[in-house]
Amino acid sequence: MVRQKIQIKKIDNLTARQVTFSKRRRGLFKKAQELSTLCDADIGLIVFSATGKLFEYSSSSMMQLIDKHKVHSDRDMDSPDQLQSFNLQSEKKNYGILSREFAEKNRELRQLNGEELQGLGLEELMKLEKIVEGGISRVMKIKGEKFMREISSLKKKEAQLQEENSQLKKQSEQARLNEVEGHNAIEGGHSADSITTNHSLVNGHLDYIDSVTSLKLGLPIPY
Amino acid sequence: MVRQKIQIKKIDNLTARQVTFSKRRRGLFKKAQELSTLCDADIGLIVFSATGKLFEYSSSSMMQLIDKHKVHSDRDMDSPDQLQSFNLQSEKKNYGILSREFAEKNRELRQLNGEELQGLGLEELMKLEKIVEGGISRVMKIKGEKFMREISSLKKKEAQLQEENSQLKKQSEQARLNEVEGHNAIEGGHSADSITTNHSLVNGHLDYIDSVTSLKLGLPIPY
DNA sequence: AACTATTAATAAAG
DNA sequence: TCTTTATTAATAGTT
Repeated sequence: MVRQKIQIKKIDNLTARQVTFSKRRRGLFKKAQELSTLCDADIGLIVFSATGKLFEYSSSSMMQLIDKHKVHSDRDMDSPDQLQSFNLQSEKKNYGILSREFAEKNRELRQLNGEELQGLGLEELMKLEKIVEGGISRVMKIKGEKFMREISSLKKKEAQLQEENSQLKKQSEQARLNEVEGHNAIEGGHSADSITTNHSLVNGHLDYIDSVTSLKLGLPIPY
Repeated sequence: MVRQKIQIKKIDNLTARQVTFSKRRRGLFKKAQELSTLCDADIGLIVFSATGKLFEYSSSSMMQLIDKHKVHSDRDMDSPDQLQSFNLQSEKKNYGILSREFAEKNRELRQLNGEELQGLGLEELMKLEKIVEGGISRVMKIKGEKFMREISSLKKKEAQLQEENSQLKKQSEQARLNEVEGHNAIEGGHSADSITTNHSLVNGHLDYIDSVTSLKLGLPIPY
């Protein structure tokens, strides 16, 4: 990965291999430690050199880690043993129950630590907050109320705007209708000599309104 | 190690931590595999995520590797395991391990809930307080973010409605003006005898619009 | 999940 | 094994 890119295959030269082993081993251990720290992971790393020398790293205790690993890998490795396994069955059942309880507690604990909260709704967060906050609740409650007030005020405003909006639409419609009505009404009480000319005028006007209506009002603004 | 150098300490943001975990885990496994290939080493890598999920890599067989590891580390502790009750033993051991983990988590949980604090020293109480404070702040932050998102979404909706609204108002105005224009234009190319009557008609129409406008639209909604 | 600017790792050499 | 250096690889932040 440097002066010259290398192939990932066994290094022929013994010295070069030893040097690389030493360098990369250090690098690997460092990366393992970083991952463990950065992401709160429990990591165990066992390295046997070609000569059989053991190098190991573990973020906690290698023994615990190996036990934990065994527990996990034993889960699916189901052995339908015959007679002797009555106790084993019950042990496994116990284990299953405890395992579920454990997972649940772990989740609770992490949530109390403020993690894994993304999936929760507002309701659940509020409840959780109550549990955690204890005596400090008043300040937060007031803050929450402020938020709620703002939200409800915004919602009210929204409703008002929507109302106004529909009023405007209705009124536009009204205006158009009234104009037709108006023209007809006045024409009705008018001198006959202007009827034909007025009629053509009215039609022209309506055509104009209609085009505007369809162009500008006909398109509902999406929300 | 990139866009910005990071500190090797637990990543606060859960999402970022999960992403980093996934990326670095892949990197670590790749490096382990490379070292194994390049230098003919026998490598086992066990990674438990913070949520308890197991990831593992081993260049040969994890079981063999762990056994080999045990041989190396068990220099002192001699275990003459009996064949017969191996599975049961191991199950009981598993149960015991999990049981201890469970008890520990449960205690943590209760302590975070403010229980079982009597036995703790000043130091431990301070530490616990810090943890709880951190948890509260994270819960609050996420709650706040949810609120803010809701508020900004409402504000956006409001802006849209207001835009639509002003469009409607403008258009009302337009319609009125166009009507006057329209009349005049056609009147201009018209016979003179109909001018006065048409004028009164236009005025009547405008009066109607104006009254509606001031009554229903003229009142600004306060906010 | 893909991109990319930047840092980290490291092959080769001394 | 350490140091240096040139280069590739890994990845943090962003989209």
